[in-house]
Amino acid sequence: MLSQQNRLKKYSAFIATYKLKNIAADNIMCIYFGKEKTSSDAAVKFAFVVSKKIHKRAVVRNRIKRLMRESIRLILKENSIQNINNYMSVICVAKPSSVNADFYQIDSSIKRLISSKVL
RNA sequence: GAGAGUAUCUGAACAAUCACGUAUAAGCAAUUAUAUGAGGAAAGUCCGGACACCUAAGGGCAGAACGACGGAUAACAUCCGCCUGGGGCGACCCAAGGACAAGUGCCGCAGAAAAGUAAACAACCGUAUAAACGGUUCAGGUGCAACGGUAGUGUAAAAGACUACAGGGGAUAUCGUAAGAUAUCUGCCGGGUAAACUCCGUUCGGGUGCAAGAUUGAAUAAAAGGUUAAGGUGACCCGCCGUCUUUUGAAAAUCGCAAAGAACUGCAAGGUAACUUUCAGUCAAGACAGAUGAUUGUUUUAAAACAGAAUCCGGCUUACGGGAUACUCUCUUUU
RNA sequence: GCCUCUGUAGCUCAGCUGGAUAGAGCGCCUCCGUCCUAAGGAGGGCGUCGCACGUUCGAGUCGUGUCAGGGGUA
Repeated sequence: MLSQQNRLKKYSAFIATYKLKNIAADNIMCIYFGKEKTSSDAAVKFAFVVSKKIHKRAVVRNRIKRLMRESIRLILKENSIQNINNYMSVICVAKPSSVNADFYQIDSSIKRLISSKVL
């Protein structure tokens, strides 16, 4: 789990991020990027969405969410990708093929999508 | 040794690094330290409650649920014991298991006839060719089912008309708290269906469900309508409430709610058992974009099954890996 | 979390209340028709009535359980 300051909580923030339609996607997931940061002080806020349509069982959905969270956590800790600090909010939405993916697939997918994103 | 039956248990452990929820302590604070953090089904939401609110919540009647008998329980459609019926060689398992002899409905096709003490056609017997009349429905045939069954007596031919055997119903006696069991007597023999309407008995019978609801925000708040019959409650009726009714009242926070109860664990006593009681001990997840994770190593043969708490309890049902334990049954072999 | 509804042919539905032939429209296939196609005409159904168990002589229909899908409620 991410620390409190890195979580996206407000319903209005979700709506705002979705409306921008600033998307990067592959066959495992789909990432929505929010507005550009005006000041560099505030932390980036993340959210993770796994729909009930992807899998029926809650255990599988929780597993995907936790793997995505862990990947983001490691990125923030190592500060490996500078690109990520440009945005106010990031939402990761899983796709149905992510059911069979392991941690390394999800991790590489997230790293590729974020680092290749150009403003 | 093999194959079965019943009941119960288990549902990986340890270490390292990084991270999250909650509580406590320290600190102005950032934060740090310590403790602790999913299940046997947390699931389905199928029953039963606790609890909360709705001005008022009373009576009747619809209605709903249950259905052998006795008990357990806060309650239940649950559980225990037992009876009856059915299945299995057996251990054992299964059962919505009241009433069709109160009334009504339904029973296709076939068949004389599907419930009406019933023969139109048909068949058998007699008067003795036939016709007609009288007796009968035994046999034959239909159908899931034919107004009781099998064998005999009897008769022109037949019929519980009579006898024996087994079955059902009823009565009496004994045993059992009871369902019921056993014995004797009795020609009484009335088709099936109530998971058809219905009747009988028992229980419930105002509704909504924690997104219930309370407080802060938030203030003798604002606007509209109504004026003694509109409105509210309610499936419906009676009744009741009644000067008020309706609408708006944001985001957010605290409580409800995580601490303590129909709680869990253990011993003892009572009881066939479910369960109850006394005593001792324990406090053990709790959010609101929603915690319990990731990687690596070691161990066991392998870490793999079903599956993720959302107000809380008691059940039921369904899903499920590899094992372990106890008792019991049948068959085979050896002594 | 709570409350509800629906599963029948490839698709959309009826039949279910009230038990005894599984049907309608569209689509599909074959033939006729036409130089060819379309329209039109004739014929054709292959469905475990979501699944399982029960009640009944007999179940798409009645009862119970279960699975899947949809809708409502802040």
